[in-house]
Amino acid sequence: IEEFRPMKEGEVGFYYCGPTVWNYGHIGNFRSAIAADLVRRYLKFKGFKVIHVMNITDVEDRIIAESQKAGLSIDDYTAMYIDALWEDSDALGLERPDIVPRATRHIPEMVTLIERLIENGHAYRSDDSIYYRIAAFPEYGKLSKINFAGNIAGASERVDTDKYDKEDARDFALWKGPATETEPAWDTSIGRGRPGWHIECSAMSMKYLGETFDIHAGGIDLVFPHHENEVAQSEGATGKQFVRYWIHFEHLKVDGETMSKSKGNYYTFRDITARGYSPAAVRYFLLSVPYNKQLNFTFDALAGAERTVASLRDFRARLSEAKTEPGKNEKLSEAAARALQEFEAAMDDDLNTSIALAVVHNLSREVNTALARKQVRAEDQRELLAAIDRIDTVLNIFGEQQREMLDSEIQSLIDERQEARHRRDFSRADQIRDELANRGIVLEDTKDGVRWKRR
RNA sequence: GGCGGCGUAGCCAAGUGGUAAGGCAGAGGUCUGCAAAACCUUUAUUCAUCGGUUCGAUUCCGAUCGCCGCCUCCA
Repeated sequence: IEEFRPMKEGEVGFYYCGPTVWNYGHIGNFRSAIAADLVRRYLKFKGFKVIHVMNITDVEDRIIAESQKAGLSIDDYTAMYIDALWEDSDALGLERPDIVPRATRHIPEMVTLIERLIENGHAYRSDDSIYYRIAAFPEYGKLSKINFAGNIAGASERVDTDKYDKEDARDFALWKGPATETEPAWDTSIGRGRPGWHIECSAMSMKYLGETFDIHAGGIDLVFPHHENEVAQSEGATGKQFVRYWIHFEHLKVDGETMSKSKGNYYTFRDITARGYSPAAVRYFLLSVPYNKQLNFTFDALAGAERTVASLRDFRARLSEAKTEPGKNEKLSEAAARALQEFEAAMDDDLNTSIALAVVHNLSREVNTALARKQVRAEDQRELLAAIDRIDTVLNIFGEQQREMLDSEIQSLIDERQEARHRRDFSRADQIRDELANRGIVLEDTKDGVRWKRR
């Protein structure tokens, strides 16, 4: 990112390989989604206009299998998980992509691309299916740096070469002829069938961003074969460079191990929130390690993130609600400017969110101290809030400050407690505090009165 | 077998050829009717192990052990 120069001045085409909607998104999916959101937000922070495209893969083996099991059409089946995806994304504070193409809505584009590949010799037909001819693309392997000479010996035993009639074991399907009557299929000029996974992304990314575009992102596991194949397809068809910058997001581990259903450490985002953890804590946790490092998920760490987020939000609320005298304290406005500058330096260094968050914490501590000592003046308050909110356009961890109205019964209890405190009737005051705690309202006494929050 | 990543305090972890960010948890203190919150102080003579290069390595090189990923339509 630091040397990043877009093709068009000030404008960035950004494609993120989105989810396959066959189930609820798991925390690993959302780590990538948050990383993609971070890229997009930071580019905007830097003043670029970003066109963010995220595809949805809504036809694929698992979807076909699961939807048939459920007795639903693939459209009805995927609709449930697409709705869930947006709910989860919104809860995690992700900005919606500008364009969200679905594979099933772009069959003609894929067919056109496949026809181009057939015409120029990069693809061939075998039975009802169409395959990419890797032998016709000598640069194959350049993205994933896979050396096929040394590789094939060990891996070939796992490649089922007999199943399909392919020229080369590495060749992959662009178009799959229907295997069964019940399988979803489209009638097209290249025959009846459905698209391969890789061609979806090539066709949709080029449709919306052009034959060459700036940034293509996705999970680390997609480097090979998915992205390698996209390069082969797109460059094979156009003869032009496909993508200028690739960004790959590292995976998440759970308790030091790969997350998998069989290990019993597989968690969807919904599993986590069902256990009472807030989406904000999940977001904070997933941002706490840079995208290019593996991140180890534990419930201990998430509980820590929960407290951290709460304290940062309290901090911002305290700062914004503080009653300040007019004037300015040079040290604090310097702190605001320095924090912004350090934040930008950290993010420029390959989006190092660990350091970016440390910057936020350091600012928080410094300002908290000043607040406790009543050293914050009105102008500082304004500048500090502006700096925090500017940083938060990227991190989005402070949350909207919503001044929620309490219902009148709870409000009158709070008032009654204040009266009791004035009468020095502390047993009554504590009784009310416990009563409110039972209803999920935590009180915090301040010099000026009382503050409350949910939990 | 090929390619790649990682092993840093109780936990999550950043980082650098020149002497260890940040968060959570813990300890002591200030404040407070008590709390809560906040603030202050404190917590790794040490960065998996063993060698090597260097004036100096956690940081570079090699080996070993352990963990993880890709090479199979898994983010």
